[in-house]
Amino acid sequence: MAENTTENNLNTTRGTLLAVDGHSLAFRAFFALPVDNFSTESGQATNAVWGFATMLSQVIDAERPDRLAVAFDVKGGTFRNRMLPQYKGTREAAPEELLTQLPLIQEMLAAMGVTYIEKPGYEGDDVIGTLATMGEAAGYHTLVLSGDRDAFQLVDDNVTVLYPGHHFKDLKRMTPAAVFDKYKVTPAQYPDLAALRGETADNIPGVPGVGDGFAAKWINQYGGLDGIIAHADEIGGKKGEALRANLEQIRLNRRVNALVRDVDLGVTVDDLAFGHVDAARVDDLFARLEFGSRTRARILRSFNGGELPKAAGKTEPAAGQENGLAAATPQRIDDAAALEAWAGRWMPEADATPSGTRNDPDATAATAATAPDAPGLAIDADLACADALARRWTLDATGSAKPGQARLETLVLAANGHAAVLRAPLDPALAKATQRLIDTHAGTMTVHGAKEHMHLLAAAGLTMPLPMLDTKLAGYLVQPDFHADDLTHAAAHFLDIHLDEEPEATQGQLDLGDGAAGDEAADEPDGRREATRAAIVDALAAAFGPTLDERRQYGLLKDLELPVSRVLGDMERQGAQVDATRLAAMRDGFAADAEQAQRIAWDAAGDRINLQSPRQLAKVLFEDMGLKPTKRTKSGSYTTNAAALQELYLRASGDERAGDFLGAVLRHRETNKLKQIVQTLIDATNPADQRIHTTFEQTVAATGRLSSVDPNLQNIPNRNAAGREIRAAFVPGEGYTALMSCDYSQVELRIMAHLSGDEALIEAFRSGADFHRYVASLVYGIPVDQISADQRSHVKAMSYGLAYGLSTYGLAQQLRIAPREAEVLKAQYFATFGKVHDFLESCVADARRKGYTETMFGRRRYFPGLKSPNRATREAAERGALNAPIQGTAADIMKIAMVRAEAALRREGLASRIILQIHDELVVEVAPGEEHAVTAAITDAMEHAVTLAVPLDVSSGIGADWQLAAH
DNA sequence: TTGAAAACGTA
DNA sequence: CGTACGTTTTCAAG
Repeated sequence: MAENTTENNLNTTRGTLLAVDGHSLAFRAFFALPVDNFSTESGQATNAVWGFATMLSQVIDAERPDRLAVAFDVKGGTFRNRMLPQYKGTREAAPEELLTQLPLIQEMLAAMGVTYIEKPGYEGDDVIGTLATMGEAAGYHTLVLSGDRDAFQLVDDNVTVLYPGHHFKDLKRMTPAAVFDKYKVTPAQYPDLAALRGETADNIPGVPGVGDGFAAKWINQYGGLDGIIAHADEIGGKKGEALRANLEQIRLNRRVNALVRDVDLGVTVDDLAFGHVDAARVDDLFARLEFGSRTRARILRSFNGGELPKAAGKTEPAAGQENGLAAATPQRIDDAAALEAWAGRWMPEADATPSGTRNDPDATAATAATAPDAPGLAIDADLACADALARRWTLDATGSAKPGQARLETLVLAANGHAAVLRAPLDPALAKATQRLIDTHAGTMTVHGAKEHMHLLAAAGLTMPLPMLDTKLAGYLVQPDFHADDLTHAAAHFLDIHLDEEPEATQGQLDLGDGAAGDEAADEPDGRREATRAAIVDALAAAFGPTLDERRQYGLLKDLELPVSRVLGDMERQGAQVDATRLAAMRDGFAADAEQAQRIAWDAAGDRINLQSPRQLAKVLFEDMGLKPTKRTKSGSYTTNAAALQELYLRASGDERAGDFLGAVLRHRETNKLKQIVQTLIDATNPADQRIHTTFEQTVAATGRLSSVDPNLQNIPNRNAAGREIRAAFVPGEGYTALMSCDYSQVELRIMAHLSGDEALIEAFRSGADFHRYVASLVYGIPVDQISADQRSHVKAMSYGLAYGLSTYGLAQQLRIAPREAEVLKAQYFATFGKVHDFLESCVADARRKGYTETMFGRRRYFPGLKSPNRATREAAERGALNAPIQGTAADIMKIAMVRAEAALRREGLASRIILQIHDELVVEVAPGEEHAVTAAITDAMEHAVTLAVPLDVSSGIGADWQLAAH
């Protein structure tokens, strides 16, 4: 799918030339990195060199240019100084610490085999302009990496400027559209605009009081600088006066900022190949600069194109509008009448046709296991979206979608190439009309992130019906391990459309409008940005719809993921009530414990080290105290994790000082962690309602599970008593009397029993006995009542390890038994449950053949790593492929249960509500008098979410807080 | 300033 | 040398 959209750019297939403005890049690097942190023993500053190399290598990695040249300014001035004596007066005063690094940068480039060009009498910019001209003539697409805005005049269909934003990492792609977007003039007109405005960085004065806005207005009014000068008398006001007073300066500015594009460089573009690194020279230079080995490896790899083969036929994608994205025509809508007029003209007809139609009525096998008697939910694999897709329209909102504090900024309805752009706040009549329009057309609505839109719309008093297609969820089903951060990323990845970041709004968001969007949207009242967003959603829908139909996954989207997203949205909006007083008390208690442990540790160590620093800890343990290390971390240092510290503690029984220290560190680790968790919860509590509104991520976990962020409420301690106390701070809110917790027991094992068809394992579950004891008796061939605690726990660990691809080594490690013993256990286990073994093997084999795994409900996960020549990579993929169908099916089942559970609560008119999901557990806030009905409803929804060869066992508990609801 | 690593909480 | 996550903290980058 990615390839399809690049066909429009056949004019750029020759290759890519990267032309770099060396001085401007060095400047950026110098000011971005603290010089104190980057200097050699002898005091030579290296921050600019390091930053330059890093930036350039990042751009090379991202763009894979075929040709590369770096242009530098030359001392001694240019024709510009003769015209304008003060020219670059400020820049000449560059700090000494930067100037001394320029020769080093050039030396590095030479060693890297990169051509750099200096031309006496000209600036680097002129060289760049010339390179762009030459590149164009030779059929290259040219990328100009420069922090100098004068370069914008070079931009055209074949020249893109990469302009560093506030953080040097995020480069803006300045295409013709992007330049126009930002300045409202064409790239060719940019020098006119700059002449009027001036350039403080180059010490060039413009017309006082005239900025980009006025300059653009005049240029568009009079066609350009010549026109403005000719009509200078017609411009009134103070600004007109200022203009007339500075005409000479402006003319001069314009002559100075025009880049020379025909310098004789003495090279051709074809000469600018690179990739022949002189490793010895690089090593020598890096040694002098005291760069580390990691830097060296990273930089060398980028420049030495040989190691990373170029993608064949890679073309430079142009931005946005030039690349097959037909942006909608925006129209600002301010009242209900205007909206209705717009809708009458552009919206597709609403009709009662459901958003999915039966595609394949003859298909038999596809409707994956569903509960036959389950009201409300069946996942229909025959459901197709092709028909509805043809009549689709897009809803897109921006603002902050954070649950509990959502805020709507803009609302766009787009169809047939036209976009109605609404800005919050909406007056009541407009809100009502909008709601009606959305509701009547929900069956053909496409949206990116229905759940986020629920929050955004709710902030304006609107409700969000479920759409026909959610492109965020669709992208997740299509490729669950790709995580698009926002709409721009999704467009880049799935459509190969590279939009420019929103200029200036660095922290933020051209994304869904969630997060901390600035007020930039208001700067662009024309709605172009909004229309572009809608066009992306539309293009994504056009791409995903057919893919889902082909894969028969539309039912999974429509019948499962979309309903789940509504349930999750409700849960997020409700939030979970916490007892702030209790949390504060816990925090103080844990803090006191941690402090005491720290004191003891410091006394024993004789040094006030930072106990939270593994490095400092390792130094004390393995150097000062001379203890023998246990294991290493994956980067080679000695681990100081809890398991290692325990081991050391056991060994150090004779050494009192080490024993005290280790004990104290362990206690500090535990209590400090708990303190941190509690503090995070305190910080996340919404002061308005004393509730914590987490966000459930529905498109992050590659297996199909949910995750929880900001804060994560799926990792509240539960394993030991001290941590579990934290759950006592989760309480029912006003108008509710209890919390109920319901969880599946051994779902994943039950799924394995079902999917493998292993009679012995199925019987183990049907018998209703103590499962692990029962399994142990089979494995060891001993009567159930003679199974020891050890035997039971060993078998239990084995059972749980199965679904993870546990090795005998790992099993031995965990059970603290000999590897040989673990091997015997594993052999015995598989002898008893042969079909389980076969099933696990078949998961991997199927995945190797098809390229992906599948859950019971058709959720896929792709595993390209199965074909890797690298053993570690391959084996990791194998474990993933073994686990994904099991973990994924469990996730599917819980999602079905959630939808059924909420439907049941509503059907029975209960006020109780689901507030949390922790993978196999649901937490419900229970209204007075509903204890019994809620327990029955939720338990039933979970137990009968799906019919398997084994029963689904659900246990529940209810109490005055989450801890007391344990069972 | 950024990103990786280490640690540790959950299922 | 067991899967799937998220958060906090430190520290290197030199």
